[in-house]
Amino acid sequence: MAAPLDPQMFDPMCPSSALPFQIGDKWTGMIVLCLEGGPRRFGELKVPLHGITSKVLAQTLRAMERDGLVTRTVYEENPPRVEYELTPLGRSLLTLIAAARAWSREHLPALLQARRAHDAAADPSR
Amino acid sequence: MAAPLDPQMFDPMCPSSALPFQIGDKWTGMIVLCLEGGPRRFGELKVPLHGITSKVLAQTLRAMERDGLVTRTVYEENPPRVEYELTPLGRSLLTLIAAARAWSREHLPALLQARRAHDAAADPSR
DNA sequence: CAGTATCCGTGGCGATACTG
DNA sequence: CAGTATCGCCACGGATACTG
Repeated sequence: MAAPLDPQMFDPMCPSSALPFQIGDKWTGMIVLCLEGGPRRFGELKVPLHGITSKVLAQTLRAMERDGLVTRTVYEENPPRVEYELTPLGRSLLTLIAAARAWSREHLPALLQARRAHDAAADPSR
Repeated sequence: MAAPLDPQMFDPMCPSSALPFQIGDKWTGMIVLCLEGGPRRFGELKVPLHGITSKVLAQTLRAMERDGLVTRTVYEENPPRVEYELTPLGRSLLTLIAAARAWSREHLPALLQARRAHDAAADPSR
């Protein structure tokens, strides 16, 4: 589980923002996926979550900790090291996320096509 | 499918707002459930969606129509009658919603308890 | 009955700067 | 490295009033 996270694990071209559902806050679902393979450090999480700011990542992790989805472990070293790990409860979300991804694979293209068709009918100029 | 919708089908005491996931916008998931049993009229939908305003309901239904989740049928009568019905695509969300509800039944109590415990540890006074 | 029009409060999220 | 502190935008959605 020491393999580094793939910086491209969340393809910027993936229209996931069009999904008709969301896990927790904007980043929660992606964080859960990042932690699937084992504990990860704060800075390690920032890599695939391209563009997330420290503030928002910390904020999201605090909320997840509060809800018992992750544990936060501080190692008294220098420089400091902090690791986040999924709890069994957080891990239980993985099945739900898998279901959501399965739905997307199967139905999201149809949704996007319906949207384009609708928009084209409303404004044929573009 | 002519049976009226149960005004209490969404229990105000149900902590569904604490769910770590959401289907579409705030009301989308509930609307899908309301339409599960067949077509419903605009005013009919407002009953179980206690407190939703006409504006927001119309807005949400427009977005769902755009994404191909529901169809909108106007009957040229007086007074006007408009019916909304799930498309096969919209109906495909039902399995996902069922999965979300199953997760909630099984894990939401643990999440809420973790939250209470965390809050109590942070501020023992309350 | 089935909406539309207008106004507006709140919160989620990002940008930037700073720190033990 | 792993955050916190501030500032601010703006989209979501609620309140109210009006209409074919």
